[in-house]
Amino acid sequence: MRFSQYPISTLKEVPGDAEVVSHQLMLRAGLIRRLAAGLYVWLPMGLRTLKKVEQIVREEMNRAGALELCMPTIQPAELWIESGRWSKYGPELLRFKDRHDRDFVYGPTHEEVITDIARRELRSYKQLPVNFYQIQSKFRDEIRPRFGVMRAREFLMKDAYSFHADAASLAEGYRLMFDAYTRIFTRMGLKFRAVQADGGSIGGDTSQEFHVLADSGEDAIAISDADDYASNLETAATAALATPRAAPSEPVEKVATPNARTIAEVSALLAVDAAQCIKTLVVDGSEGDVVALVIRGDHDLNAVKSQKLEGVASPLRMAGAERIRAATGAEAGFLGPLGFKGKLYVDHAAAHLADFVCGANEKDMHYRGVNWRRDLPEPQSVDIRNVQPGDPSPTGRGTLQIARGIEVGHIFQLGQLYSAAMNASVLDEEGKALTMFMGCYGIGVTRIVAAAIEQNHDANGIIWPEAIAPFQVVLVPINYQKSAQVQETADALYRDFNAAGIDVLLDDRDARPGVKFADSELLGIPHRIVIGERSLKAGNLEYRHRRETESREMPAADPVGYIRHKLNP
RNA sequence: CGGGGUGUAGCUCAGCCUGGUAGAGCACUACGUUCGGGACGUAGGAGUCGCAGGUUCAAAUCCUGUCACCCCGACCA
Repeated sequence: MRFSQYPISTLKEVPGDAEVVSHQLMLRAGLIRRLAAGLYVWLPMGLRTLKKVEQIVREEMNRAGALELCMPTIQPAELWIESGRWSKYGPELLRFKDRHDRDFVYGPTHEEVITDIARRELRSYKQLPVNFYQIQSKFRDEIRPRFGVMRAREFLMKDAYSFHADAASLAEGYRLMFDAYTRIFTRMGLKFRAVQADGGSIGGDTSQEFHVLADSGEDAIAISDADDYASNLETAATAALATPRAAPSEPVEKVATPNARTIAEVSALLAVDAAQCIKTLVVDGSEGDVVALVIRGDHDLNAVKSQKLEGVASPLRMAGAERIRAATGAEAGFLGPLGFKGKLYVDHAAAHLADFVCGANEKDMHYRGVNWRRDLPEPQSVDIRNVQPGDPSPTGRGTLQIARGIEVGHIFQLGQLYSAAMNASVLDEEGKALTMFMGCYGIGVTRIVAAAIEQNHDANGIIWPEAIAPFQVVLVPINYQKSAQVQETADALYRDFNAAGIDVLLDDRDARPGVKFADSELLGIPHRIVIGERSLKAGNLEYRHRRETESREMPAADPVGYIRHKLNP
């Protein structure tokens, strides 16, 4: 492409609504423009990268034996009613009626449609296993879309669905997808990690997320420093402590703690460590009652784990002040397990404490020197807290560190969740109906573009990984309009690169060199060749990789060969 | 949905408190000078001041309503 024919200009200033660096750079470089909250136009420069990402995904899915198809973005409500998700899926599901007053949804995912196709087209176990995928727009009416295309409402997703005759085949299909995903993100040049995950609203048992590692990531990931254990913080398990609990050494004592409500205030007032205090969180129960969740003062409650507990409302909700008062007679800040009448869950670490401090269920009062078994029934402890850096790995090897990541892929073994609900079966060897096993596998194609920028940028702009750069090479002629020699050389190079099948951008604009340099860096094109009379006189061109800070001379003899060698070292 | 904030030129923002001819920088157009790291000068085009109502002789400015957007939280792949 000739830059002079590309009408979209770059921005020096950062648009005010862009918070994260990928969003800022995508706007400044002219990759995207916002149409409405969570809705983005992909401009030609951005679309080039998006298409490259899409193509890598497509190639690796095909290599893994998956079959591409295309389903409508609009889906009839009947399928969602049949699967049960019409009522389960919240307002995130965009619903609307057509002119005949029939209900439809804009698909946030396609399990229902693909299951419908599968039950109609697949009749025999001999047709299994099979994996269908598509790369297509999804719509999820996010409460708060943000960070540009990172969390948009309409976005491009690769979604694949596999069908199997048994659980073993599903596990094998899942493994194939795991390998394909690993190849996809490796080819894209991204630093990533596969982590254990929660099934969320899609459901299913076994599930892993692929995260691009970036400090700005929305998700926290617990990673073991000794083996390959990695998990989303939502599901990262804490190990029960092996050492025996210390014996009680203090008597229970009720102490006045006026206005000390937080752990920080209480521990400061009583001069005890936060880790020696207990935090009692009262949440809504599933029966209209309340449940107390007890964790150590220096720990954080994990909502995903907690809401799976028997008797706890899901999604997790903190109980209101009135219900707390009705259940405990006190207010938040002074709650404790001692004297609490309702259902009680105690985290492993809290259950391991001796002589601890807790609220007295009475305003401005706490207990100290409290001990399980002696003052309270021995609790059956559960895992309801977030992992913290330094915690032992649940595998028993190494300790956990917390990293941040951007979720770009998620694979699930669904089992028979949808196929049973929608009666998707084939005939087995004995001619009996066999409910198929399903897996589903998603990749956020648009999100990958933003994630790649989050991970690869500097003060001057984007630094595209080779495989997904909009152009591989940018030619920057100095005085293109004035110097015949420069123009001839640049035009010849442009022809040669195009003929060689290398994506090349010729910056033939009548602009000052500084403008062209700045734009080439903002756009993040990996390889830059500067053509100027100064070095041409010596028979040279100038080469600089986007990651380098200094240019170097390159011989003018075979520039295509020179670059090709860099592309495929 | 709770809390906070912002809507003035394509972009970034000033002006609002204290009502009286709508501004700057960037971008854009023309001409000239410049030309290896986001040039300079001169001239110019571009805004129903988010929208509606009210107060007033007079509203970007004060009041009411409304819409949109952003941030934090909860929620979510």
